[in-house]
Amino acid sequence: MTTTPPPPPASATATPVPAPTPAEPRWLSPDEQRLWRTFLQMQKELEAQLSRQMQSDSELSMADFSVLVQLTDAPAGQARVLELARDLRWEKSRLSHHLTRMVKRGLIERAECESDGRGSFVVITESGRHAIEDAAPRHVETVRKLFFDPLSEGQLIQLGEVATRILAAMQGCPESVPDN
Amino acid sequence: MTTTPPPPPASATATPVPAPTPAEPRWLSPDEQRLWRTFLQMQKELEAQLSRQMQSDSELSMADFSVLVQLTDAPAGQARVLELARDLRWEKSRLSHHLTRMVKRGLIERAECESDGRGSFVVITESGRHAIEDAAPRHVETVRKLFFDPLSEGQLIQLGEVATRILAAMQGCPESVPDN
DNA sequence: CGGCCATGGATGACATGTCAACCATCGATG
DNA sequence: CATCGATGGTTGACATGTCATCCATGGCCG
Repeated sequence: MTTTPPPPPASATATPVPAPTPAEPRWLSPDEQRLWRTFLQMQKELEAQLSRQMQSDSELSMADFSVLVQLTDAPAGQARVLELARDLRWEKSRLSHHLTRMVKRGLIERAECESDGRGSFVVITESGRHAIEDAAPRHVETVRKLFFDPLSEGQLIQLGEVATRILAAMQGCPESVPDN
Repeated sequence: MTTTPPPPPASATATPVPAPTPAEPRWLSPDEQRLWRTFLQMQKELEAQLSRQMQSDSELSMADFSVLVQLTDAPAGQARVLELARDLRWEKSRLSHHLTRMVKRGLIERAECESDGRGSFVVITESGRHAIEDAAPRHVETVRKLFFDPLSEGQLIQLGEVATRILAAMQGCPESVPDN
């Protein structure tokens, strides 16, 4: 469960007058609860499966993968750190830590930026290229099997609309995007 | 990006004959990519917003919250550890670690199980009850604002169907549920 | 030039998860 | 009763994220 009234509002000696709290919360109906729980489970499961597959087939985490994708997309296989952070919508510190680990594993290297003494570039290595080129095909295959194949054309379209609306609802929420 | 062909299959000196690899991977079309990326972003964003809200409004993580919900749902506010693990679909070790932290914060307590010398119960404390009763209303409100409100009745129904299908597609995949 | 704040980035401390042992008890079996 | 495998649970090492802080350089302004 995730959104039930804990117990009935704690032996809530029912104050009929709307309390100082924004009135009685709009609890979820049983149907809504089922839907919400299913949705959450789907999210978790999907993420888990994708990571597991990527990790066991290619020794990469989804995080590694998405960094490498950004780099292969970028000219010369290199990019500025903050540029990566923006594209990935990661916090800069998370990225920095992650890059450190990826360097240790030989997937990328850091390079100085001459035009700006503070900054640094991240460059994909040969080994990194190998890794992602090996991982990508199986990853798409998994994405198809678990996401695209089970859904009809219409459902996919609707789902796009749904995702867009939810994203829109979150715009302007506190840091809908990390500061950096 | 997440599923582009890295670069064009690495100067793939196009072997016309299906290679030992399961033929040419079924790369995503640009439309499919957009959809997939939007979907992923929505997932991440939604999770992030929910956690942030819960954490800043109530000093609880989503994980804490879901443990507490299980406990308030259970008779006498207590449950066996593995029972929790099953319901939450968490690995037992993750749960164990998490419980330890929650005990430290006074949200729950452990209790021995007389009927089975190995096992132990987890019991919600008064403080834990307070915490969740305080958190729940604002959490539902957020879930409504970000998820239910922006979607039409029809979209919700479709989304339920979609989630169900995707879940079905994952059944039988390697450990679609942790062992324990 | 000298001071100052904004930027780009790294770091350390800490919360959270995963994986692989480990350990005690249970229950069946000889 | 002694043994042995399965069960329930904890632990430690390690990967990953978050937050706050620090630090050097860059740009600006007097």
